[in-house]
Amino acid sequence: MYVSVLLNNPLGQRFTYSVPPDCVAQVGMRAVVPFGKREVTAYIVDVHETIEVATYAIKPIKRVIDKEPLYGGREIELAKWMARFYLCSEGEALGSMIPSGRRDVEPALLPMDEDSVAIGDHMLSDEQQSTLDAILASSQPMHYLYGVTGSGKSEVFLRIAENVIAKGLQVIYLVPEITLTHQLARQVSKRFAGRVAILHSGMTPSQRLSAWRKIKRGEVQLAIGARSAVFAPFGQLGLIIIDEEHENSYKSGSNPRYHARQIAQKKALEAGAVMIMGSATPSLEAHLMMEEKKVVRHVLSRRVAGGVPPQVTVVNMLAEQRMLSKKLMGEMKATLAKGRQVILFLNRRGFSHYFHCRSCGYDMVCPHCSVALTYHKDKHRMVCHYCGFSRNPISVCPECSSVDVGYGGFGTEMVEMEVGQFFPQARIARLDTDSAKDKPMVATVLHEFREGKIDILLGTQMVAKGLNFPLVDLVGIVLADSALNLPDFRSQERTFSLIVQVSGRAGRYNDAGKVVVQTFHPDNTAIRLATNGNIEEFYRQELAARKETAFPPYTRLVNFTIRGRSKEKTEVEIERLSHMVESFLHGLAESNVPPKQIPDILGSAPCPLEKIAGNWRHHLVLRGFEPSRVLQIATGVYEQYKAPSGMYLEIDLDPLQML
DNA sequence: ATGATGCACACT
DNA sequence: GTGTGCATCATG
Repeated sequence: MYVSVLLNNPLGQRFTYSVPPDCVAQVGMRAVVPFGKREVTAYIVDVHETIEVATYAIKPIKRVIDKEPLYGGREIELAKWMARFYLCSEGEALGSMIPSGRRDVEPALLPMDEDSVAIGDHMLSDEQQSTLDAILASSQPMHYLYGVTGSGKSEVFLRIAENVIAKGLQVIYLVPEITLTHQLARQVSKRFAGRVAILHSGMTPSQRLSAWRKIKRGEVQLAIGARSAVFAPFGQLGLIIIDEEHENSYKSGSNPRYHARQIAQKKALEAGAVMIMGSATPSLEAHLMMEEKKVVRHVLSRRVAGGVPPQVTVVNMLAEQRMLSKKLMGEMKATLAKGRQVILFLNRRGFSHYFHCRSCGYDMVCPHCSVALTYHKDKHRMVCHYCGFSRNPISVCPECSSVDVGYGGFGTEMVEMEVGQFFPQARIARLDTDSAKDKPMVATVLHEFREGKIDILLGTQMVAKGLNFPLVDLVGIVLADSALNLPDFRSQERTFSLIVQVSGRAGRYNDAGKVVVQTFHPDNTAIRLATNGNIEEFYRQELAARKETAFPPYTRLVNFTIRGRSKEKTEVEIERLSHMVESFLHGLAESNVPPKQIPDILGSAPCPLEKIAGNWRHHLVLRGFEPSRVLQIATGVYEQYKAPSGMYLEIDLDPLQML
């Protein structure tokens, strides 16, 4: 008996092993195999009685890990497709789908909050009902619930899920990668008691494995989880839901840099399943698909709980002395006086975010990264947010010994201090990745905030998404500009969706919701349209701009990054890569491909973050109107380019970030 | 990816 | 003579 296996390494090759007589090996099981001098996990993808005459020695499997198959032909085929589409090996693709756990471990039961708002049995609004009817009656495979925060998208998702499950089919429910996914997961588990598997990033590999097995065995009908839950190996898939479709966490940040939306589309098509996405701020990609009628749009325009949209005020910070404007302070005071709660949002951790010498212009940057160090007051250290390097703060310039130096910019820690000074009697909590390392602490803070034991919640991204707190009347965006200055064609889109999403946290259950947006760019279009609630106009303008400048979703990009210890060699390699791409492009031109179809090199330059954790980085961005041509070039590079030792090429198809 | 091998060069 | 960086090769 012999098996062909895939290994989670970049070799695009299958390997053959023999199976000892007492050993049961089937397709879909993992095995431990000797590979060179090491033992590695192998994915069995084929079993056969005989082999061709081998030119190499065949080693036996050490042992089989699983008693029953974890994956099947469908997953192997998907891995094949991913390998071609995302430019990786089939083994790497399969490796990204399957949990790495070894033993079955039951996931800890989610603590059941009694106070969580049940999405149970209330009546559907007219809007929800007609949307539900329309989707159930439709023969179209792709739908979008395009609706304001609080318009009851989840309830519609769940009704459709119930319907699909009643037909004997299965459901994948994708949610963004955030700590707060629990809230929804808990509600879904309650509603579909005993029929749900949760695949959450907070679970251990063994817990994920046991959830995965339940799915594979057909013991559950619904899988809910973040990005990788899209791979849930159901046999009779009927529906894939993508909640908050615009979220960047649906795109993998490492090796197979897949997008869950693309995988979902592929899987739904293959299974004949329906796909439903939802957001108040769709990605421009999704918005265009709606315009082109590839996706059916269902608008939910009203809040289920009634009430009006929050009242939004924009404050021009140029005219302000402090980091909290007079307007925001006044609203905070009024809100607290009513016994209601405040959320303050700032997308920047730490106390201050740079150290600058006014005599010689010295800036304190990380020795391993091209990033300024951030001062953290509670640790009393200067910290690099990219590699974690830290050092003691200083008060004298290390270059010219001048004492005319200063710390500039502000982060959540400084806002916390300032708020504490102005509202000494208020109970304040801060939530960011610094405080989030302590998971029980986060749960406690969120619980206490919900109970009204905290008055002001201050935080980064973490407080922006998916949270529903009934007592919150005021949301303050301390600085809306954080994304605007980044060299990225998506900066407007990010700024826009952030403001709309964060604003949605205010007054979800009453009419008193207020939002204060602080900015140095009150005239910026994204900020203006987000604060006016002029959602459609933003999409109209931004899509026109993308078309005009030939950026996605009208074109497709590939980002090639070369990384290595030596600055000079990285430059040499990007040059070599550049020549290779150019010769491919010439090849297309010579074989009479129409010029419109030939991709172009957008630029080959140091990455905006030129050095991270000691690695120098250069990138080349390829762009084209014809997706197949862009993929053709990328495939050519993937197959032909060989990086010298110690240097690495990363290929990112449809990149979301190019830093 | 990762580890082994062989070769050029530098330095006790 | 031994060590260090690197290019090259093999992995079943």
